[in-house]
Amino acid sequence: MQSELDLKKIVHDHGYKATPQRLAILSVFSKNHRPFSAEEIYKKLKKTGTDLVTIYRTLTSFEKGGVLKRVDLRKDSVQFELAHGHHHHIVCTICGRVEDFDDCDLETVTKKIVSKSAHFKSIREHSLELFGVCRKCS
Amino acid sequence: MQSELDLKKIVHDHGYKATPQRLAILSVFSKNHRPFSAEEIYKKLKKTGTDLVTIYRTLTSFEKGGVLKRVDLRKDSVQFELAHGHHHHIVCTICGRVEDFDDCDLETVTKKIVSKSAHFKSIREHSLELFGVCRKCS
DNA sequence: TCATAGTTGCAAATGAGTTGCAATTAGATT
DNA sequence: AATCTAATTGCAACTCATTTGCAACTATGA
Repeated sequence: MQSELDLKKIVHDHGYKATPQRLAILSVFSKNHRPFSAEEIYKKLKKTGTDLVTIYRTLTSFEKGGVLKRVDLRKDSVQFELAHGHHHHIVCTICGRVEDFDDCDLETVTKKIVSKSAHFKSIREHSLELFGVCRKCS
Repeated sequence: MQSELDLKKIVHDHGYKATPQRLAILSVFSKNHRPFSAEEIYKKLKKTGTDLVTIYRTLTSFEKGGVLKRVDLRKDSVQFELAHGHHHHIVCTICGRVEDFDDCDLETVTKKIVSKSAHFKSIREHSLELFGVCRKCS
């Protein structure tokens, strides 16, 4: 659980002004360690009156600044989550449940790939998502 | 290079009627083994007069039927490619160049993940894309 | 050849995400 | 603490990928 001061520091450290809207948006992510779409955040922040446009703009600039990262979980809309801490997801293709995992062991694979590649000599990022059916749904 | 008959067979084998539009769409994929968006196919098939809506509908139903699969390469629109033959992509984050690779060695990782998972006991699919900068762009 | 379910094309709708702009405000400066 | 200014917000209007309704068409099986 992050205090409000921590969030303010994060925002400042990335060179943004710490507006109540941004702190509210960031608090959603820090309270729930899972991906959120703009619309989901909008609903969670209804009471604060934060505009959907502000949420879109904040998500985009936080992504550029490295605070958040974009995740593709084959949902209809784009999702974001806190950027710190490398991890991946297992998604239930029926109910949409999302579980995390950390060790993707991709260094070896990546090295092998790069050594064989004609055009790439290094990899900066990767995306890896697993899809299955969870116990409840199977 | 696939003959038209082959394409017709593929379409039939999946339970679809072999319309000229579907054969044309499929031929784009079989002639170029790389991902295409609906719009790209539309442009390639301008001369045939195939409607964009038909392309969207065909892509969607071919995906459901397992002829094509959806790929997320962080482009603005969704892309598809032939489903047969398991492989992944390396994408240049500057020019968008795409290169394939086959051996992802994910079985070991997947097994480990599943053995640790609280909610999942098996994985049906996975998505893995690598992102870097190609020689030309670096 | 005929019947018909599956398919197509057009037009209109949807919906996520973006943009222009005037009003507001966080935070630096005095 | 009052002031200044560039960053930020909210509203309305827009864009653009994708979807849907529907009447006309056609691939295929009988």
